[in-house]
Amino acid sequence: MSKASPHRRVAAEKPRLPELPARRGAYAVVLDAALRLFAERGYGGTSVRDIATVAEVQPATLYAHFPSKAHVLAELVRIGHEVHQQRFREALLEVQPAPRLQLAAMVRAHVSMHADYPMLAVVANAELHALPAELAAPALQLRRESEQLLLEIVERGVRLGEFSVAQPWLAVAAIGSMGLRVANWYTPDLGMSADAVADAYVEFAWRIVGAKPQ
Amino acid sequence: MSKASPHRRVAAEKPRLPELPARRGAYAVVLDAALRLFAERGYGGTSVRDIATVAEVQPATLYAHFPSKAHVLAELVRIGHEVHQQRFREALLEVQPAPRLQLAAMVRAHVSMHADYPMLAVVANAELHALPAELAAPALQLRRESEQLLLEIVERGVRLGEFSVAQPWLAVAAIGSMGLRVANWYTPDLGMSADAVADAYVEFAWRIVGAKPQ
DNA sequence: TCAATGTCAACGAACGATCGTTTCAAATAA
DNA sequence: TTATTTGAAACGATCGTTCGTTGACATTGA
Repeated sequence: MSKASPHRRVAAEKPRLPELPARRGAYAVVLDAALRLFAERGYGGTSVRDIATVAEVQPATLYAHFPSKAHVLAELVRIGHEVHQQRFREALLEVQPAPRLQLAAMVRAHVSMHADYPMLAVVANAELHALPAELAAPALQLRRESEQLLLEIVERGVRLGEFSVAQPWLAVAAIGSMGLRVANWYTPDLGMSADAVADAYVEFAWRIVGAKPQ
Repeated sequence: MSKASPHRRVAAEKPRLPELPARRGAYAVVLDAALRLFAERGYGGTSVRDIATVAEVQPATLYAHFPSKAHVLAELVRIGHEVHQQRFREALLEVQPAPRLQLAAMVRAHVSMHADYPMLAVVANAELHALPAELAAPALQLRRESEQLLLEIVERGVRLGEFSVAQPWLAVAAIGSMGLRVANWYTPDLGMSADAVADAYVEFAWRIVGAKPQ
């Protein structure tokens, strides 16, 4: 399949990857091309030849750097989850132990990651199911840990009387969901900074968990 | 590609379609099989032979009822959006003109549709991009109308002093997003009714828009 | 200094398998 | 009968992947 879809799955135009070791040569251009194509057409809708064409490389060259097409996706999924986890870690390390501030830091990290790396986020989220189990396992593990962490923050907030929400796990699901989707529509062209979107979503998250005014 | 992914994109196990005219014979079993497979593996990850195998039919039989594989997806997308629009219409017809109640009715319709027809919702949302433009256009139109309707309700609520939210369109995006994702995790096995989930999400929506206590 | 050698990423071509789709005859329903 | 639906087989195209080779370049020995 080689045709582009006219209704885009990601608003962002350019693939964006964080700085990497080995960000030179065919490895890098293949990863960039795969990121753009997987985000726009999905894993199953993208052929190795499509990737090679966009990367301006021969199909065989891809196999000099990756064992298979699935491993290209696995690498993108790994990078995406690593960036996400890194932002979570930094957010937690720098924040005061008040649930209200912890929740804000996590939501800000979550949302701004999806706005800063929309294609990476879309691929890591929407194409995870295309990976064989053993390649998907690490990402699924990170995902569970992040969700658990957020749940513990909300539950602690309820226990301390700072939050008021009937089913904390449902609130966590809702907060996570609204952040995920940012990757699909955010682009700097909207005239809104990623930080501004994050600010708005922090306020939404506070409201969802019924955070008392500081 | 014929292998099943172990990490599911939809928690629900069985495909579910609303009552249809012509819900008999090969047309129906093909549509059911395609719904299940597109939801689990995506459009690009599903072959016509996969569909025919699950439907216990020959590949050629599919072409006696659909002009192409894309038209099978288009029909599922059409049905999904029709169900969604129908619930929206009913919700609006039966509700009092108070913004608070209008928002509740819309969110309830949105969420319960995604819980009642999770596979249909996932396919209509996640695989829309795989359709050629002319087949996707009607769905995109309905989508824009629904979003616009929700935005008008929130803006009216703000104008009447019943809601308090800085950027109504961001609130609408957040509310829509959290509802969408319900299709990915909801299953009756959770021991929670679709109505109960809808109730919780109505409360979240009220909080997001800063609805004054009735 | 300069040819000979070793290394390795990239290449063009091709593999068998599977893709979406078509043909057409047999079976079935009216 | 006639009209419709199904089945087995096959079409050319494209799939993911592999093959054997090329060419650029660093290292070597004289």
